[in-house]
Amino acid sequence: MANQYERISTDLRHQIEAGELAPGDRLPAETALAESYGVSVPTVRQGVGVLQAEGLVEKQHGRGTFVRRQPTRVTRDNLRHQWEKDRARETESERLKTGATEHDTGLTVNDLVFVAKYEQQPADADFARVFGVPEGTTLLKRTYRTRYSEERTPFNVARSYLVLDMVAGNPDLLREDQEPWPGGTQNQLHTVGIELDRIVETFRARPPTPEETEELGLPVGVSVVVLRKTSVDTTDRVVEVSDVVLPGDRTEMVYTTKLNRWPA
Amino acid sequence: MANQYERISTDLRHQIEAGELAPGDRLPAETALAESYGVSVPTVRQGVGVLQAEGLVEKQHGRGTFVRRQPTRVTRDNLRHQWEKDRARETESERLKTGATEHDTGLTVNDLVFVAKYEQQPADADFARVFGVPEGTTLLKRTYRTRYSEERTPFNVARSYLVLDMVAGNPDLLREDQEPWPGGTQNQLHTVGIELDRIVETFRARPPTPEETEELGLPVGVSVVVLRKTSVDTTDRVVEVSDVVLPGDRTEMVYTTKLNRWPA
DNA sequence: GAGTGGTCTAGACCACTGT
DNA sequence: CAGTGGTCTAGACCACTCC
Repeated sequence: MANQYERISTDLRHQIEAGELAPGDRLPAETALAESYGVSVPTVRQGVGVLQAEGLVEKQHGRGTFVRRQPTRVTRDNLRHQWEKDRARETESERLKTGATEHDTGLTVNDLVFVAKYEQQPADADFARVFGVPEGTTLLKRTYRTRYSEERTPFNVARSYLVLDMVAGNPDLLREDQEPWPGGTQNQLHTVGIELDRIVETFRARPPTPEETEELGLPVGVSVVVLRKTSVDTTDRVVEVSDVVLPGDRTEMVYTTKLNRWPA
Repeated sequence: MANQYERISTDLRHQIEAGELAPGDRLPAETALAESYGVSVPTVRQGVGVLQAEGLVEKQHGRGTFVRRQPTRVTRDNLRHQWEKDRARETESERLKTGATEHDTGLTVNDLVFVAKYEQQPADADFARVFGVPEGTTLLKRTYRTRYSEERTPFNVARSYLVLDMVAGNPDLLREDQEPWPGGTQNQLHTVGIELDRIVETFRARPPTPEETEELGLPVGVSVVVLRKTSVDTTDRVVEVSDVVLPGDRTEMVYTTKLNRWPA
């Protein structure tokens, strides 16, 4: 270990992994660390910065540097798509009997504090291609900002797009004060006669933009998972596109692929 | 914008987004930037560090700081699981006719340079639980290090685990010089009479450990996607567990969920 | 050898937190 | 108020790349 700052980061990392520094504990002040390691304060800061990028510690201005607790993680799985579809045709009272309804986040409504915003916008080239409609077709854009009710930091930002003409048959779908819609998107689509055939989810992880860091209250070093969910109906028409930004360290995805049997 | 370093990072970010600094371009030297912005070199370094964490630039020691090109991205989708299953019972010559075979990475064999290592190890508590076998049961551990043949940096590290007794019926499966096995894991399992019912994939994004940064040659700021693939056979028995570490910025995942039709 | 980024020093002053 | 981390300076020397 030639570098001073690596010596410091590996030493502190070992202390954290060994439990000598437990989650929630405060690290010694940077001046104290500088003295005990015999280096300057900027060098200590560089070493601690490595741990911060690894998500092991979190700095709080004026308070100190703390060992991070594992954030509450939320599981998002694809079996809920079928679950939601099975319930989409039931009445509201029936749904309440069988369990909480869901949203695009995969969370139950009771856990959520969220704000919906409805807008209309013309389809750009990208959306026109995805939906298979002419450019400029009016889209209904619904933006959901979601918080996990027991925590301060927002959980995600989701932007859902529908072709306005497709859903205009039910005026309730155009009113944001109807949110949270009890039954999810598939139930909403059922009210205008749309049945889904499949859902395609595409996603990747990347570093957050400055706006996303701000919006999601992300700690330094964690990536966001950006997910585009495309819903296709039984006539092979794309009926909904939903872009979701999730904090990478708090989201666990589970996808089950059921395979056909071999012929006997 | 109170801070000098934010002034620098936002200014350079705008130049990159506007295309004034194109991918592959070298930024001015840190001393030159310090002079033109009227700040000290460490302050410039702090500002450029922000862009580095965002994945916009890459520093190369002794060469300069460059605007990053979008890395070649590899798509991993779940439809290939059915595709692989359909071919698992065909002969090798039939498979060669219908197209290249695949591996756990979702890449075709021809694109890959990879190294396999076979080991045997007793199941720890975690694996014993997942496989539903007694602790200490001998597992076959296969480690694959994969490079995308046209690039320097390794693409992923995959560790696949099988219960040794389950696959010992075909001695070829225990020999690492048989790799790359032309037909994938499902074909290997077919040779010992195993048919898969479903595949469950669980994953999340997190900052890389120092070892992973080293092993995958990751640029600063990008997360890894860690994926656990569990294969379940037609008797509801877990037959393979595969842990894959992927660079978050180079991997795109696509999952299609097919939904059952509503009864008429 | 010239030019680049990487490490490090020894301070200064500011901004935020808690008492 | 004292203590903490955040920003910034003006250098020094080293390690790497390329000519």
